[in-house]
Amino acid sequence: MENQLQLYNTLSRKKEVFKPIVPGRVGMYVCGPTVYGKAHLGHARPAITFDLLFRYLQHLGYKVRYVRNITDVGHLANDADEGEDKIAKKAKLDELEPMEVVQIYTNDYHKNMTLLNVLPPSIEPRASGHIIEQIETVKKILASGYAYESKGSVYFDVEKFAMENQYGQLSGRKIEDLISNTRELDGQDEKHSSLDFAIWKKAQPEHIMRWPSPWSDGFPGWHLECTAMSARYLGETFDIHGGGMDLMFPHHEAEIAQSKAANGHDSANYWVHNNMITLNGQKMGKSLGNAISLDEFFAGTHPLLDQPYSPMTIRFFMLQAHYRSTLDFSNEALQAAEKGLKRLFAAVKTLFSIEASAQSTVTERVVELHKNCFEAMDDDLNSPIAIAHLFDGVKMINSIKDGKEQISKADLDILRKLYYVFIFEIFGLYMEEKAEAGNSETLSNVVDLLLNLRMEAKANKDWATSDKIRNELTKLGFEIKDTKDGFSWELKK
RNA sequence: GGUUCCUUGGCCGAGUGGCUAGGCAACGGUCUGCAAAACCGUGUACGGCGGUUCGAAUCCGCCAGGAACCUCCA
Repeated sequence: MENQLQLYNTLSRKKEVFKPIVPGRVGMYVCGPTVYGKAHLGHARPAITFDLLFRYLQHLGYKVRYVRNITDVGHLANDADEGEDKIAKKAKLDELEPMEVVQIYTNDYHKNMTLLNVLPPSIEPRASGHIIEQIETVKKILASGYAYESKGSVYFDVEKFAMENQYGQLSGRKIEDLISNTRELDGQDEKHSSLDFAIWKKAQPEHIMRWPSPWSDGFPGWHLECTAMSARYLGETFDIHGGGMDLMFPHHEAEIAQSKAANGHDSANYWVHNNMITLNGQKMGKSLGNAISLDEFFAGTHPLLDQPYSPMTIRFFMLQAHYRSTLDFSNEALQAAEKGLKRLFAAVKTLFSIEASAQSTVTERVVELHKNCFEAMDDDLNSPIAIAHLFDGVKMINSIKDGKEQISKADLDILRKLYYVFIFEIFGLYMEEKAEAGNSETLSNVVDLLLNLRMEAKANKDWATSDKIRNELTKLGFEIKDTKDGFSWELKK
């Protein structure tokens, strides 16, 4: 299959033409959420970024197996802590079973991803469901000599690995710098070096999540699940590995080293990383306490939000920035996205209602537009550029509607297909229907009644009454529009 | 402290050497009884100081400010 798609590969730090291992097929693994809290805006970034890539690859004709995991075990709160992991901690606080916590937040994540129109991955494996695979991976790493057992835990020997292999390529780190820069942490006597990381961790007596293993009752190290599960579902070497930039080091670096140690060769060919969402210039993260949950965005309940923002506003907001740039949250920016999207959708509706002419005055522009949109996407998924081109097209569409330009049937078909494919299939946007006047037919009838009275007042040129009805309704949150043969209205709040 | 990266018009956000993205806001116009909405039109910005070049937002250096990672994080 021929394509011109270029992706920025963090490994090489440049854009590379994408070539899959097996022609026509793509294996993609993306680090999913750790389900110990509500899904927030930060979670939406990689989900939407890789949803865009998933959709675009499929559009190019690839059969894609997209694996995105759920981390429900093993992430230590601190690599050298008392052995209690985040999920267990939360479970005790809430007096819930750990798996109950996992289920609650997994459901929350799924619900929000569905609202954002993020397609479900092909496989969504859970770490807790792949303990056996992880134990087998630990065994393979021990056999290769790059890990050692210490007091029931198993650690990856980073320095030994680095002597014989490349380590730190992804994050641009040098082993010497790492050695000289690591902080001294408590409780590292089990490890030979502070750089070493656990691939199996012995559970303390109070630790709830634990599994038997040849070394101890415990749980897998926090980087291991991705190595084990990607190999299981995509093979030991696969095409694309994605995730947030904050995972580059140490998570992905550890994955690369583990996979090489376990399997003898590199895991992923293309490492793709999305950048962060920032709030007042600072990363939005649960641990920083500045994360706004997606529920809060949709309901507008967070103190920092001026209004609710719909899932499509948020999706469009993210698509208007390149995935490798930080994207700063602000009410102003979100509102700009909301209005822009509304305008784009209005043009799509127009596009499907305009009539074709015998002549076309826009043939060249249609051809250009088509080319430009795909070139933008091929250039490392440059969705903001593609959107800019689509907005250029909006002007053209409106000019056709106004009769300033003409379009032939053939051109119209191309244009309709282009917008349909880009907006709905590749960008994954959908038109959100406003809930009709709070779902009340009665209220709807009352508003119609008032506006019909206003029509009568207008017919009598009783502007005072006419304006009073309109102004009062506007105050109540209705947007009144006069049309050629009457009126239309919608509830804005 | 180390590593990496960023600084674009009122706001957001593309753009890697010449061809002045786009959105929102603002302003002007069309439409309207007046509005609203919609549509059309207008904006020569690139942190500071040097350097390279015929030519730099774009390359190099220095300075200033900011961020991410180095600990769990999307």
